[in-house]
Amino acid sequence: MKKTYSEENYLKAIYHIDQNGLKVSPKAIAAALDNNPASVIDMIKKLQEKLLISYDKVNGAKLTPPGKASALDIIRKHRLWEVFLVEKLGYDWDEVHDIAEQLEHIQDDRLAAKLDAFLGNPSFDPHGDPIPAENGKMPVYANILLSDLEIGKMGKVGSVRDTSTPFLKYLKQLQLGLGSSIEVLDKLEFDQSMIISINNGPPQTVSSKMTSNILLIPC
Amino acid sequence: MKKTYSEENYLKAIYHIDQNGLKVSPKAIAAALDNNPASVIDMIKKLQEKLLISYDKVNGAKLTPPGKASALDIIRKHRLWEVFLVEKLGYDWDEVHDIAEQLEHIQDDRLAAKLDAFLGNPSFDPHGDPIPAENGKMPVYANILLSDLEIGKMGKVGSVRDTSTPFLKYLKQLQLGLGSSIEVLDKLEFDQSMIISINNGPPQTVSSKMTSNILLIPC
DNA sequence: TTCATTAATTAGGTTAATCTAATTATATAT
DNA sequence: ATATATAATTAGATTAACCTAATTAATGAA
Repeated sequence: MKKTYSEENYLKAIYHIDQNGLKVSPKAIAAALDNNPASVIDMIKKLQEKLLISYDKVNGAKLTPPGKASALDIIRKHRLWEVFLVEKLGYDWDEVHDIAEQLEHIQDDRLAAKLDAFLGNPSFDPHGDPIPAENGKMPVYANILLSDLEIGKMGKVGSVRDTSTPFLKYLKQLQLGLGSSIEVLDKLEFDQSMIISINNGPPQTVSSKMTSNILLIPC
Repeated sequence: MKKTYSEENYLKAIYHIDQNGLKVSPKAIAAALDNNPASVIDMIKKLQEKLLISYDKVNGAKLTPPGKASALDIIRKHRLWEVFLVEKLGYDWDEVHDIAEQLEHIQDDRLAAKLDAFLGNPSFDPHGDPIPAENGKMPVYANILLSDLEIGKMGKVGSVRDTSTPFLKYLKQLQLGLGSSIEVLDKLEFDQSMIISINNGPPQTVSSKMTSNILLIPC
């Protein structure tokens, strides 16, 4: 069953909110899509009728198996296109999100498979996020939130949770990219901010908002 | 000024109809976009207000300079994406039209230039159609309609005017592609059909509809 | 527990792009 | 020139996706 551009964005948003362990409420969806909760209710009804989600006020929205398959398919396409934009066209990793948001909606039965093969079947996108396989299986790897890393420990940046342009620009300014090493020098209890060293550079203070969006491969 | 998906399709259709030397009437646009003349009138008003076209009943629609620039930009992106799909992803030339129809609307200031460079600055798409340069200039080359070729003369297929899937499937069935040689064995006056030999193969009869959609480089 | 706040939902409207049916204008054929 | 056919246009609806404002439900703090 073919889906509209907008339906696909809702499925993706629902998937992401759920992955973050949050309740998928109309308010949360509206925040993710930068629109109005009243609009979200309309779409919830539509997606329910199409059997792509279930919904009740208490539990929020849940993707049905076909709904989840659709969401993963869109995420797969999004991340494959990001690899294309960075690896083949030479964009920086902080420039590709908005373009991939558009490209992910291109409809063709064979496109994702052909793109995947052309790119050499990558497992992770330029932000380190796993690319679902055709069957929806996610490549996994051990990682830990920077905010959970103890004082004195080190890790290598494996992926970032927030892939918005402002956040990635901030990371660029910190000279921090995938594979950069981070050492936790100190944690400030009162606001959960951290003092870290990037690639053995000088100490820098970063907010808890930042540290809760960086995933590390511990070492 | 940003344009909607639909506005872009109208500009493109108007450009193509004009290129074929036809009057760009509401009826002609509706036929090209497979919609209703009443809908076309609405959009004509909108495009006029945005100064992308001029229109009067007698002369039909004409693209203004900014309208033409937009149309060429969309056609440029369409044809670049077609090259990508065939050259890089391994699609056949008769499979890429519908995908390129979607890809041509992806918005990013630098995308066309980067794609162009990645593809090696191609001058023609897989159907032999010229790819406009960034400044709108078209690469040109001498060619002649198969329907205008005299009996006994030969030519090589340089491009096709109709790039619809049914037509391209028909060409594939005839084993006819870009670069194929065609010899005109006979013309039937009563319905303008032709008997031709493709790549020195057996004589085949083709309709005037077919011959008026094949462009040849004469030899 | 009760009041205040926040979230969810309903009701009704808007916009873009489409449609059908009716009308007006133009072109064509006899 | 007049009837007929075709094209252009208007009028009024429809659909998807959104909105604001009002209402109802749930949560949480005193």
